[in-house]
Amino acid sequence: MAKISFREQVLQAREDAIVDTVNRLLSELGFEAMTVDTVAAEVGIAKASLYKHFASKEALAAAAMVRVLDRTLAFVAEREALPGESALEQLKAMARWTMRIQLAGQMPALPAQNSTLRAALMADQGYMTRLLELSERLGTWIEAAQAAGELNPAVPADVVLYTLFARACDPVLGLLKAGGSYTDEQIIEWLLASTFGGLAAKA
Amino acid sequence: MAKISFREQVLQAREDAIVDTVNRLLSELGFEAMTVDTVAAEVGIAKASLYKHFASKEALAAAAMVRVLDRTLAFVAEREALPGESALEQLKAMARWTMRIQLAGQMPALPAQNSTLRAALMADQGYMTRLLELSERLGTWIEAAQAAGELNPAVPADVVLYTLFARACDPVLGLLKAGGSYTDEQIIEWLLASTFGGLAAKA
DNA sequence: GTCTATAGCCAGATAGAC
DNA sequence: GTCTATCTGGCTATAGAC
Repeated sequence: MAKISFREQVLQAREDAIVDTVNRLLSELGFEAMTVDTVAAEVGIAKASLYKHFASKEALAAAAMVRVLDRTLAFVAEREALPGESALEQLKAMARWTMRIQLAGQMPALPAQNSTLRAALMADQGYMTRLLELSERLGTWIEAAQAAGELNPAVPADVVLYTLFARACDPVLGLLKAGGSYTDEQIIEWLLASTFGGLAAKA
Repeated sequence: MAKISFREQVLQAREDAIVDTVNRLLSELGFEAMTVDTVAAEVGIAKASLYKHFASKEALAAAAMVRVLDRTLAFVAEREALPGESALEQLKAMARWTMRIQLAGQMPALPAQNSTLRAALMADQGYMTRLLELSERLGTWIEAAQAAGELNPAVPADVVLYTLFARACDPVLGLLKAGGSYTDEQIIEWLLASTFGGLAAKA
């Protein structure tokens, strides 16, 4: 019993290492430019061994996404437990957190349009349930913020939701970071200001 | 003389047809998923003939980008000639225009991260000069708007510039359009409202 | 310049020994 | 489950006839 459990633990650790590497490579290169050979090489195992753990390249990406979603859901649950936070503050905290993940090189960069990957993700139950779960949690915050008059009434709830998801993988972050003139925190605050405050002056 | 000119005209027309097709396919599929075979098939010529006009797949994408930039520069010049427009209105008109292009399926969707394509574009003089030209034109508007107090003082000029470029290929547009519940103009107005007015209420 | 046919390459996935 | 070696398919790009 203990022996089997130990073996499983080792396997789990190896899979964690694989997903770590996939996460980093997806962030650096994106899905297309990331090759399975590179993943195997960086993990330090043979490609065939990789395929014993994950059935396909798409499955690797899905595993990385699932882990990011799990971490995000954990963050949301943590914030929900906080007392006295306005819904708008929760949404801002969420946006700040995802931007930090991205600037840290831990946000998988998936292509907006890729039929095979999109199909695989849609068919992945683990990914889909987490994505829906997160959407519902955020939807609750958005509705609360709307009810409190904290959100721009000219912007519907689903536009707010999609915008938050889009900011999590906004290429503007990478551009500003590549410029090299600013710190990560500066970049995050500016994008927060533009996302929630808008580009235009308050009138 | 007349004969040669006519030939050149025919060639030009064919290249225009090629770039049209490339533009549409880039918009629908993105750079990676678009194959040169598909381009040739849709244009109705052999792949080898395509390579007589354009040296590589990257050159095809560059040509599509150059044409979009030319159209954008023409639009900017048109607006600059208008009297009595505030700089902020110019920037909004610009954003509205690029969003319309994208929703019309005429905005090439290039990957944010792709070494070979990025290198090819950077090396393409026609592309780079137009990109810089456009950046300068927009920079002038941005500075004027800042001087007039029309822009959010918490957002630096280059963040504004990058944000405008990013909105031109914002995946949120495609998501909302795919939802099917809204008209193109609704989508554009909401994204304009969120981009310039922000997600948060005006306080 | 246009075509058919093919070279050359790369990456995802698998076979089979250990 | 791990490895080495290989298969397979698809894609960019070109050769060579007309």
